[in-house]
Amino acid sequence: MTAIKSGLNGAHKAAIRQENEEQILAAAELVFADYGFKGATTARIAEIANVPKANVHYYFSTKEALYRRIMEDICDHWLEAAMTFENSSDPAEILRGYIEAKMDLSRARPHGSRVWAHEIIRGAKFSSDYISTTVKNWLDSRVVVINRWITEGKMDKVEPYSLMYMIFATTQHYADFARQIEIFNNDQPLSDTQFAEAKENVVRIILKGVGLS
Amino acid sequence: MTAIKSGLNGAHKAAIRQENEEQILAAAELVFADYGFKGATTARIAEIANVPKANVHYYFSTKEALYRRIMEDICDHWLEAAMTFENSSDPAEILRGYIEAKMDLSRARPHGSRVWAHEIIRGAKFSSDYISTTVKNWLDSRVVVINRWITEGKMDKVEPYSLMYMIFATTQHYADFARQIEIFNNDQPLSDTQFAEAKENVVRIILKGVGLS
DNA sequence: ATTTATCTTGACCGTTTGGTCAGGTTAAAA
DNA sequence: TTTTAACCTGACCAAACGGTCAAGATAAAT
Repeated sequence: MTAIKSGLNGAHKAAIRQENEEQILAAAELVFADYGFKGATTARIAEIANVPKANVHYYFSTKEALYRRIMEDICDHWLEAAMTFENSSDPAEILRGYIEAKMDLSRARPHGSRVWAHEIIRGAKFSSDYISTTVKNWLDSRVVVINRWITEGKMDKVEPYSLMYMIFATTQHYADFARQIEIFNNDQPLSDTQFAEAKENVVRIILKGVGLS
Repeated sequence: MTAIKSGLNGAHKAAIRQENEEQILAAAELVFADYGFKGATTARIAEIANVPKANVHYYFSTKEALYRRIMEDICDHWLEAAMTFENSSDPAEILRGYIEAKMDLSRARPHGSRVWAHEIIRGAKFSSDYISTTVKNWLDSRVVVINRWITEGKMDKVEPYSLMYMIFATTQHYADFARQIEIFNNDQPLSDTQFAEAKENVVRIILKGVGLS
């Protein structure tokens, strides 16, 4: 029956485990995105994952363990987008690629962005170590790159951190504040066309704003 | 004793009421900013306000009533900043004034911005009516103004909503993600000088980005 | 066929939650 | 001085919370 339900056939036990973990993780991401760590409940996660609450605790010992796992997954995806900052020589091309990658991530995985937003708004209690090491190192090295572009006269003299914060804020806004945007858009989620237009506008305004077009 | 504690003398009862309400409201704003509506607890609010929990319920019947009151106060301040969009003829001057007002609001009242962020991230359950009427009307009328500027050739042809979202996102980022910025800034909150520089950078990039400088 | 390891879950536990209330204190009005 | 209306709060309650557990079901290994 489980094989039928899950559509799997071979090593049942392993498949069941994977399926249940995935279902619980997906539900947890959604619930943490809505309510943050403290406001989320394991009962609600179990309900959405369609498993008994005790089963959630069978696969993930505690609510905190589940939350940390979700944060890890989010950081993995974050690093993907971060990579688009590498391996190119044209500043405009690099910045455009990075902004587009972050916009696409907000579109494809909005829940992850919202979990991250909750985490930071509350004071980064679980992730301050990760931010002050991995993320800060990544950011600081990009700041060096931007400063080099400025020195080389390739772009305007702007404070690199301010620029990066603007990119973070604007791209993540399309995930975190999607509901507000939807209301402004006559209670309709942005269509693919509208989103593509928004993405192009964001890229154009920022590139021109720093003298890269 | 209450008169001594509050430093008031005349109509004690009224003064006591005002003092306690203010203390509870300030505590509630902070706790809602940290945890959102669901994650916040009345016990924690009482603790920070330095009153017994029962006293919180004496002044504000329910947690929801207290939350709605906080949201109202935030919207009032929001409208203040919104007003800077009026009464001027120079687009650059208007946009600069609005961005600076929003940046200053993020600096002066970061908790309010964070409460608002929680509210929207969760899906605007309490405020969708307010957004779809008051806020949307305000936004749509500014969009008309921006489109007129474009028609008159005063600025680049940009999608006005994308521009406004960029301003919302970037300015509020300095309140909502203050903790992340602090970590990037070597665990130091932005100094007044740093914040002023950030504000000027935001203004400069956006104005130039839309062809207003 | 039997054992073993994993998966499943209703029932339960101690704690925390939002909210209530009776009985008290205080200050203004009569 | 007495009365009255507002303020104060420890103690309490039912519900919801994160987490546990024993007992059963299932599937792989022997």
